[in-house]
Amino acid sequence: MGSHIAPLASKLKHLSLSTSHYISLLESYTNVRSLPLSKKKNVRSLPKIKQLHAQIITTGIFPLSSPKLVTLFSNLASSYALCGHVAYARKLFDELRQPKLFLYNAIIRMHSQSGSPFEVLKLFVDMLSSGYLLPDRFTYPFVIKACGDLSLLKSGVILHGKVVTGGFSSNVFVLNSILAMYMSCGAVEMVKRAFYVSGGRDMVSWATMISGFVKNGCPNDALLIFDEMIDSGAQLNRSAVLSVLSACGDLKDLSFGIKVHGIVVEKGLKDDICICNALINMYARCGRMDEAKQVFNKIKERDVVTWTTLMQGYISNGNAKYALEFCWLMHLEGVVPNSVTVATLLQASGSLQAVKQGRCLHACVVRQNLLRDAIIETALIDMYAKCNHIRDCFLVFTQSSQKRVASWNAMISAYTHNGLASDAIDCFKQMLHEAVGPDAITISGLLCAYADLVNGRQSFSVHGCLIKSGFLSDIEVVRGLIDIYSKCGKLEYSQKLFNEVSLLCRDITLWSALIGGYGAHGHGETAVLLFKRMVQSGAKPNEITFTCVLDACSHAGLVDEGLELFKLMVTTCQANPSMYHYTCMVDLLGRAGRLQEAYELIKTMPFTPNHAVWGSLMGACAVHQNVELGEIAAKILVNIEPENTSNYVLLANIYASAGRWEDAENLRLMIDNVGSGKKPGHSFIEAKVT
DNA sequence: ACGGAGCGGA
Repeated sequence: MGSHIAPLASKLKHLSLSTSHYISLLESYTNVRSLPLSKKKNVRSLPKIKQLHAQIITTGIFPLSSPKLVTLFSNLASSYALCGHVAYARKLFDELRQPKLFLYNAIIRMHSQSGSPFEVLKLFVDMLSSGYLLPDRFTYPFVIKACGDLSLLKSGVILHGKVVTGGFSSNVFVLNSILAMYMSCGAVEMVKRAFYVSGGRDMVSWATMISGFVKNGCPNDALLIFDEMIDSGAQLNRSAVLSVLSACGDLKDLSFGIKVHGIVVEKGLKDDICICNALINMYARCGRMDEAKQVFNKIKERDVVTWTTLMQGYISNGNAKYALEFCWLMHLEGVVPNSVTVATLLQASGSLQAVKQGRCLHACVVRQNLLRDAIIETALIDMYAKCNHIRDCFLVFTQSSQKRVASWNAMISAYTHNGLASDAIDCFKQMLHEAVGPDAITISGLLCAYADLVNGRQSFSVHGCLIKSGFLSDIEVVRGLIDIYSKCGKLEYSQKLFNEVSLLCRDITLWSALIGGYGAHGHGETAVLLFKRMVQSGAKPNEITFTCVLDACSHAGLVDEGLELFKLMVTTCQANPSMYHYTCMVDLLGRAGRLQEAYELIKTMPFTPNHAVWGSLMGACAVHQNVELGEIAAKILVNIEPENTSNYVLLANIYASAGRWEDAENLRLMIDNVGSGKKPGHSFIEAKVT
């Protein structure tokens, strides 16, 4: 027996009580109720059980001769199991020849709670093959959960069948474990069937469904079933609310979020700090920092999560400066930052390129000895990378005691971010050399580096490695590879990879990578065709997709297609065209010589056009010799960027090509006044000669 | 005698 028992046992021996006394004492314990166990496995009960165990040993009444003693040891084992004392429970259990069902269940539950799903399944198989026991409604939930933990969908389905034939499917505990198992295996369709077939559901069933949908990337289903839950009059459940709010954030569905907020207030859950934090997060992800701040202000006792969530919200909404200011307010309120907070602040420093601030935080990290924390280390590397201090990235990386996958990943993307693609690749090779196994994030980081290199031959060898390693099952990795092939112009390979991805997984970014590839290599028609097919398939194009396809139209001179798509973007898709989209359109119209249309489009822009938009128009004016619009564009451009001499040159070209030599000559003088003027003079002369 | 599910911030 263990070290706890030995001294205790020797003490007891000195008490010199008779064996018969012990036996009578122990017999009273063959009724499990009289065992000193506590249901809430608190520490108090464990010493008592150990003490009793020691007493039993000192009596020397081995081996297990009488049925009463068998019961006694079974009770003892289940008490250990209930306290979560795996070693003793298992030892006693293994010594018993034919454990009763209740002991099996207790041991299975213990392994389930201690996170050993494999052990659970092994015991279940033992139990079945022993032939004298049949699992009951208490056995199934743990075994089914184990299948979920191990993603053993096939076994899960078999167990589901056994549950049905055994007549346990009406038990809500068993049902809920089946729902959770299917969710863990990602079998969304099967879980829907199981849920709608079942009769007796409870709050847990609803919550399991909602959170499962969110985890499986089906936030839409989560919202639908939340509505259903409300309609069915089921009692509102805290975790259902938390999950549905995260679904609203995923979808940026503000109106649903507001509805849930209303329900929260109505049901009196608005003082729950967790729900408030989730509300702040939801509003922040929907881009509504004002509303997020309102929820924040109403909270009486804000915790560290509240503050961190708010900071995170400001960062993701492009206001990283606020995040840093809130740090001081948090400090004043006496809330102590944790490592997540510090990582968030580092992120803010990085996006502001505030390397001084970042160094201060780095110093705090060192003082508080937080460097061992994985998220802190990667956040530091990330921060220095964004500030273009690659040397500091490397220092943090080398000084960290344990080089984890995440650290390597951060280092690889740090190199790529700083335009050092081949260093990123060397870093990856070093990682393999040090026997650190890459994960999907490593690979997609690596693929970004290869995409920068634009090297066709290397792409093939990378592709080969990925096939061998099995990483191609990860959608991110496939996306990276499609991106590489698209950039290299090996479009048939992009297409082939794309075709192999199942319809369900073809998300918008995947389409964008493919469409962008065709567009960039002069296959405008194909890009537009693919875009249409994408819309038909039900994928919702975003700003990036439109950028790709408009770019493609612009390169291939597909004016009408471009206009049509632009209209689609504003009307059907309700996307807000960005500066770049307008630049594309002006470029497109301009190239085709439809200068007046381009000018009209600029006038309708909802924000002030920048140099790129006007520059695009002016370039087109030069090509098509339109002096009138060229002058308009030039005037504005000169205001926006007076020091850029190429604008004057371009205008001079326009004048010269229209035969207005005097104006051209005047401009030449102006260019000389502006400054450097080496190139401008040259092209001016060129324009005049021809 | 014994039991299920879910839970905010990186």
